[in-house]
Amino acid sequence: MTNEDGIGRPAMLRERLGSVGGHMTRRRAAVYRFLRGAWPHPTAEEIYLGVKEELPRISLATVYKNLEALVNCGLAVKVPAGDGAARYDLRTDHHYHSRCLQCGTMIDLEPAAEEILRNMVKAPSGFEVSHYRVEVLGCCEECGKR
Amino acid sequence: MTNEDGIGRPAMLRERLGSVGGHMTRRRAAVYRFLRGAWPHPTAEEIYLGVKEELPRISLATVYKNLEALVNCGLAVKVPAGDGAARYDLRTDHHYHSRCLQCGTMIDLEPAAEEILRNMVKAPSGFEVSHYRVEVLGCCEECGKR
DNA sequence: ATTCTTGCAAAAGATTTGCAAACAA
DNA sequence: TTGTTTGCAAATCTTTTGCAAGAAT
Repeated sequence: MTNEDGIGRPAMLRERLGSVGGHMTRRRAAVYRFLRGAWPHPTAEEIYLGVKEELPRISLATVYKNLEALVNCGLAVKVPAGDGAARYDLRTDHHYHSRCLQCGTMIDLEPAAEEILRNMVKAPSGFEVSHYRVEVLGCCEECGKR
Repeated sequence: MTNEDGIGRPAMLRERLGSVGGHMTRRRAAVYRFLRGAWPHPTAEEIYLGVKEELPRISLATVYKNLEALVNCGLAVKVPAGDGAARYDLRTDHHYHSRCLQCGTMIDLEPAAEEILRNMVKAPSGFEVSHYRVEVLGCCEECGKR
């Protein structure tokens, strides 16, 4: 699906940036490329270290600014981790994550039916629901072996 | 329920502390009392300001340490807010929250059936689920009026 | 030309920590 | 007396920001 609508195409970055008055730069492309090539849900720090191998002079602040740009033009999503560093996800469709309380690794889950949630979890009256956030906390397979 | 099992009793603090080798102090009692008397889900900063009216020389670090002690002996729960300050909750039974994206206010929700969640949201194989976290994000009634 | 982006250093906000003195058990 | 708690300041960690110089449109 990611490829059908063209979101996976490198050119997509340029298009999306253009539509919000953003410029296309070397670092921006590298951040996006890293995100596409790396493991899922890296932190800003991890992205910084990864991109740095290609562009040793890039700064962490620039990575943050570029991640914000990607989020703003709808190419990525920021996933706050509760405690510790947020993670960035190229999957922008609505879905949930499991998170290992030991190592922080996040794994995508298939989206649950919002319908069911809406019936199951009653929002207070007068509260306008924007979206639900579901997280499965626990211990991942790797950490479980210890 | 909170009163039936005695968790609401002031003496509970002393008992619980004793069971984990903790001491009973003036500040600790004040933090606990504030938590019981204040609005639900205050932040550490809010608790600090509140307790300060009674004990003007208390420090923010002490409030943090005492909140940690309360959490450790099972009298309170820390609710990370994703971004911004965590909030503290005397309700230690399993339940969910709604959170206003404007003002950060949290409201208790009745607990949803974990059963349903467990079926709805499939954890990755090898992942040992500790618990689910469900948050309803949106706009609260007050903020909606603006 | 204009507007956006970069790197750097500094600032920010939330929370933790080291330590000597004060306190509870 | 022994172990815990306190206040203070300093440190941590993650993220943001101000700014002058450099790049993209």
